[in-house]
Amino acid sequence: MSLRHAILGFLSVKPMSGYDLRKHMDASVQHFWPADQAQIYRTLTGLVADGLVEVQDVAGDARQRRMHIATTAGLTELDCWLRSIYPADVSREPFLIKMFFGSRIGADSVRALLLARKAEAEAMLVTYQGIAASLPTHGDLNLALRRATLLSGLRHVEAEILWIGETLKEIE
Amino acid sequence: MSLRHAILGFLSVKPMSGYDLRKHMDASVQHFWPADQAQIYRTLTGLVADGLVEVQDVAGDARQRRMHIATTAGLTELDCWLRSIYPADVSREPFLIKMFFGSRIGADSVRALLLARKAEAEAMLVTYQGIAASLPTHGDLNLALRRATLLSGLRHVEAEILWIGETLKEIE
DNA sequence: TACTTATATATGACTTGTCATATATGATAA
DNA sequence: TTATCATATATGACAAGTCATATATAAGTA
Repeated sequence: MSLRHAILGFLSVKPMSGYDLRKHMDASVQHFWPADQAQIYRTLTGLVADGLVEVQDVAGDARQRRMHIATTAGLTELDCWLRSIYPADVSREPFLIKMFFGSRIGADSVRALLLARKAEAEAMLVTYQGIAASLPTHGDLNLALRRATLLSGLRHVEAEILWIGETLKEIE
Repeated sequence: MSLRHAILGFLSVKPMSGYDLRKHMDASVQHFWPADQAQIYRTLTGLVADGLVEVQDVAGDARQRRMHIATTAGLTELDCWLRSIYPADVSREPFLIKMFFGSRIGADSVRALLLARKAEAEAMLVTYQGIAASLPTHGDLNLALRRATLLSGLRHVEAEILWIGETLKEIE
């Protein structure tokens, strides 16, 4: 249910259309919350139905933009969710299923899987490092936290690369 | 679609009922592929419909166990999938959404979220370390890979703890 | 005996997300 | 001018997973 809250978060900064939301999410939270266009529009409809968001059709603009504004109820809901503490939800890892049954295909095939994964992780690392380098290292809380979400991806990619190295050594 | 393949993997080891599958998955792959009972049974139905699995109702047994056996087609499909290389699919991280909009609730509330998460991660670390200690460190490929799936969880939990420490320092 | 727990399977209702596709306009380039 | 791309929203069909609940038997315990 967090797409609702992600959207409320973006709308808490400024009113946006569904299209804007998609652009913003792709540019900032895509690596931990990829958003599907259809899903964004349907979620907006739901938020409006629940009174957490209001719509204003932009008059004068020939394009049919529908600006969405978080209501007071929406902001309350957002803050309540932000403060809430839940156990981390497990994520499904098809790759680990492959490892778990990897002995069926033999060490060489497993190595190939691991090397492909390593290449991908290293590419991600470079990407993250590039973004991290372009980000100011000091600033307010908001900046620190946005930087932290990037660092999270970076640390996990590093861990993945480390683990792949270990695993390759183990199955040598 | 990997539950299909996870199930095929388990059935490649030995025939099982849906109930057995649930038990085995809970005991071994739960931390990277939690399996819902209803979903297991429905997936088994699908696998049977596609000729990848056969059912044998256990005669003589008063309980209505339905043993499922991977067919040759099922094993071929499994091995093909095991060898296939896909880009890693992103996982959604509600916690990072909270961090991203964390400035709304202030540094203290964010710290509380991070500390709760840290406690959880540390508990996971202990659990993983306990299991790792009980696992033989040397053995065949199969053993090495099963150990590797555990190590993966461990390394990522370590990375998470490291990142939380960094982030707490940043928002001090 | 009555109660509880483990074994064992199944379905309905629902949520979330995916993929393809449809529509229409404005801006820009060949 | 024509083609293409970006803007902008919407829906249908489907896949995957969740949650509650129903059913029935066997085994062990109070």
